[in-house]
Amino acid sequence: MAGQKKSEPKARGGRAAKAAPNVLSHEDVMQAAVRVAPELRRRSQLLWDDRAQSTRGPKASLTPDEVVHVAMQLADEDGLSAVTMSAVSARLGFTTMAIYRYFPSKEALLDAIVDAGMGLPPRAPMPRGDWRSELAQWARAKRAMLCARPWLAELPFVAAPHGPNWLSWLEAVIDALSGTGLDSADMGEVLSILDGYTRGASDTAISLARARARGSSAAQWVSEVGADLGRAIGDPRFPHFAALLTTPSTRPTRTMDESFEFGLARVLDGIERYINASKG
Amino acid sequence: MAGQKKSEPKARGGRAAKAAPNVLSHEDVMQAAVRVAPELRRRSQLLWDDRAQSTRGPKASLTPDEVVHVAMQLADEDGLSAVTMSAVSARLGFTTMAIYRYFPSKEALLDAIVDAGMGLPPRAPMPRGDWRSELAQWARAKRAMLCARPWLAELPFVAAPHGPNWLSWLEAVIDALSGTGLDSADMGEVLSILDGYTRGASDTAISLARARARGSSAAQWVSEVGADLGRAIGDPRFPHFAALLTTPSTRPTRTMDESFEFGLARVLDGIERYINASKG
DNA sequence: TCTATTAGTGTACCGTATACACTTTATGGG
DNA sequence: CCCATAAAGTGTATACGGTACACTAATAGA
Repeated sequence: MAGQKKSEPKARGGRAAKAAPNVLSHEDVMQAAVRVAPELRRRSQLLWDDRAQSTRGPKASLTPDEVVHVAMQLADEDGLSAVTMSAVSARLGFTTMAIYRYFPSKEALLDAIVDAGMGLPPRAPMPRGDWRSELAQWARAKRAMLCARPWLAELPFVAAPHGPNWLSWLEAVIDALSGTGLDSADMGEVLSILDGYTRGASDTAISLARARARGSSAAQWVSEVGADLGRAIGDPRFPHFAALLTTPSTRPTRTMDESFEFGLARVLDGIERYINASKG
Repeated sequence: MAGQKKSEPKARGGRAAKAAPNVLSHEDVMQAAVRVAPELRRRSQLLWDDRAQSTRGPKASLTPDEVVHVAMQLADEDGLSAVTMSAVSARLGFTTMAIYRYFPSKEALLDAIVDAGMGLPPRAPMPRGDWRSELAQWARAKRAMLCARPWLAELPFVAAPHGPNWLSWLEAVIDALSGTGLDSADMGEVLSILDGYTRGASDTAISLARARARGSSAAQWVSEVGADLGRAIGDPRFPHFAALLTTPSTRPTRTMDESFEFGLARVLDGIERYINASKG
């Protein structure tokens, strides 16, 4: 019925479309990173440099950090859509255009609050643990961070300019892996697996957190999401999924956090197997 | 309006925030699904019902599907931001407000193009394969679908109303798992692991696809992303990551697709181990 | 002191979503 | 058969968001 329809020009309605073949590698990106690194240190960029230039003119009444702080506050309270230039400026007691003395555009401000919102990853434990428990800690922390600031997940991650905090999260993973004897490319792969799983599998919890931040009760969120899934019941297109919904589980219920933990253990199992195999 | 405010951590240097404890389970959602299912079949909803009601008044010159089609076209061409009510209507040759005869709000239209844009998952192979290869196929297909329509990843996934296509992708996973003897709750977990990994780990490729759709060359994208990462080099805060960037790998380069494949194998390894263990 | 430079303001403009009243068109009940 | 009803598409208006631009005012270096 709805959803798919008669054949139409584009790849819609039918089977999933094919993506363009992908010959790029992450290594290409890394090489680019190395290539441009020297030039970067010269170039100024909001996320990285505290620009303190000529002291001519009136003194600034604000700092970029104060602006970022208020913008994050608004996002925490009412979601990303509450972050408007006028809302930020109003809360600071200035006119809308004043913000533009600190950030050239809203986009630049959003870039800044993304990095600030991520914060720093938890410090590595002393004494250092094994790689597995350190990665697990990292994943839990990242998930907790995303749930605490669900608006972070509303923004494209890779596309955004990456600030120091963002890099710190990456650094922490590589740090934890540095004793494993993995090849550098393999470390990158593990990073991508772990980060991918963590972000992807936190989706439900993030959605709940977002609803909560908007003032809905958890019960309300549950029934909304449940309502979508309930359509499967009795629909001949979704026999297995409907059965999944209606078949009671034989084991004790897992909370969402426990579900994440369960999946994390599977993912780490897979990584562990590879690490052991590449040692042998 | 203003939700609950907690003490705000420092913008820059703070540790990651703690999330609220999470006692909800996916099972709660499922129970809600079962609970509301009977009522749903009565209630009308855009994504699910073709509403063909009273035939009074002038004949409609469009169908919802045509609107969705054009909106998707715009998104494919220039990204989600190109989907405005006036752009859609202009391309159809009508005034802006005409669209509102078909969709009560832009949000409803976006919900519809999300489901339409996902399309259907590839049909299960005949004869059926083993669960592992079927899950791998599924993950590849989902990734390809996301790369073909990178704007899909710009929208919150779980939060959106789930249409029939969305459910079909879920159904396919559960179908592939139905021979494994997994408990129903465990199937849900595996689904979440696989889907989480797939979406999360496709991020880089999606970002590239998005840049490509906007007209940037791959080389340009590479140097942009590389520029962010290059900041790590020479910065004392990121010793391991910088080393990762500058240390050449000892093994042949993996393309992004191969990287995804590598991670997928690890994730499936972890799942396999669990399946084997729960059989024994 | 004069002047270049910069912080913040006020205003104006454009683009976007959408409410509402209006005109037109088809149809089914009298 | 006709007209009341309901729905389709239009036109206009409003509210809001981002931001360009010109202006005022403050400050420090020449």
